[in-house]
Amino acid sequence: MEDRLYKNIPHKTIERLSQYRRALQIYSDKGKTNIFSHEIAALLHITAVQVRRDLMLIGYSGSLRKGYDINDLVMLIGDLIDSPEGQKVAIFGMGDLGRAIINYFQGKRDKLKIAAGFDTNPEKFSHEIAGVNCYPVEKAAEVIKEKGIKIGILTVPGDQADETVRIMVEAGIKGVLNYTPTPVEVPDDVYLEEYNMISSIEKVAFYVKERK
Amino acid sequence: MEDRLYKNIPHKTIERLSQYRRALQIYSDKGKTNIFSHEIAALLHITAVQVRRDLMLIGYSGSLRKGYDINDLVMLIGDLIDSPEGQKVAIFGMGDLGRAIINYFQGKRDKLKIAAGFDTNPEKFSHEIAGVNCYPVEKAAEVIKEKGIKIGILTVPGDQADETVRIMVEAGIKGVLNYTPTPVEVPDDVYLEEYNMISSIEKVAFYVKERK
DNA sequence: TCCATTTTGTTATTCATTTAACAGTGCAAA
DNA sequence: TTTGCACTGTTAAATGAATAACAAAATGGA
Repeated sequence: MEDRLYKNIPHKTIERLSQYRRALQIYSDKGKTNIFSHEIAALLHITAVQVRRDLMLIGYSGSLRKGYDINDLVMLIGDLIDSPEGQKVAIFGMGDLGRAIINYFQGKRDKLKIAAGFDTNPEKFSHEIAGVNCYPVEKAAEVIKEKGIKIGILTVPGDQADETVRIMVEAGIKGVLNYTPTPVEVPDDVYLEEYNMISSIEKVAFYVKERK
Repeated sequence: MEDRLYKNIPHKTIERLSQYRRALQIYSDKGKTNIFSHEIAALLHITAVQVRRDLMLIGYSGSLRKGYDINDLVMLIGDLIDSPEGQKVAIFGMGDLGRAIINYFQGKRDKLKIAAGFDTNPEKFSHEIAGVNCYPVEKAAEVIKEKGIKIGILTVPGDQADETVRIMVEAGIKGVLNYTPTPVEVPDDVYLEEYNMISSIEKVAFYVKERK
């Protein structure tokens, strides 16, 4: 009961909280200090009720006439989803996708940093992308332990997914985000999220086909 | 009632059907001709019951002792989610992410082809990636209409998302997959799917934090 | 021949998530 | 004042999705 109100928050709400932060950022950049539930909702294509319900679940109250205080809410979401001491991420596979993620992500979050990249191709080792150093995979265990990295993003070609994820797990990675088209296996104590770009494209194609 | 059994298939089932095809492919590559529901399930980290239920919904029956016929099932899933005459896709933004998608995707599906790329940077125009030509965005309307492209993937930098999606819609795109960190707006007759890589990373980070 | 095993197909139940309904509140304008 | 409006916060209902439960069937042995 003490500080674990958070355990009962639905997964979907967790996902949205991260997106609310973006919506807040956008309004903050416009010079706004307050925001209404329906403004957040419109940006993210969901309903205002859902926004209010989510915020209720995390125990935040807005003001009746001015809506939610952007700074307060950003801080509260941070308290909930960020780790206070920060977390480090490694990219496995410094190809196009790995670089894209680094460029999109790096510097966007205080508490979450991409701390290393790994590849098998020696040409990559010399380069540094947005401040991220690329090491040979053989050094993975060493670098990951030294830097205390717990999260790994898998962006190697599909046929190297299994072998690479084995290395990740062995090195002590506790959360894997797999962008490879190949499903992988991890032990029970490792959190796994798989995202398949091909399926997403097919899904869009399906609904376009069904509508016309 | 005639040929629209398909309308009542849950969205989540549609997403999974596309993934079943991958699982089937993997088993087919091993030389197998048949597959059990629990084999599909194990690969995709779901339950066998769910697989059977999904296949029931699309009206496919396996054999009691040998499971499902891989070829038949691939064909049936194709009948359901693919468009018989094929569909074309355009990539807006030929940066790292655009190239990554082309390399992962191109050639993997008979009925779905990436038919053009667009960018603002003239350096990109000369190149061709995995058979995909890159055109200047100014030519978008022309190229898209000429080739009959209906699906667009948005991979430009976040600050160009709004302007680019406007161009896409104007050119006649009916399905948008937005990989940009910026949420966009489309008219009602355009299907929109947004995927935010940053949120996915944060989600993994959150569950890693909560477990330890 | 019959029984145990393994797997499918389907209905019923439970669980999760979204949406609806509405009470409460503060401000502004009349 | 007081009335109307535009919000929030919360409970209740509806929808959607996953899981459980189990009947039915085919095979391979005993």
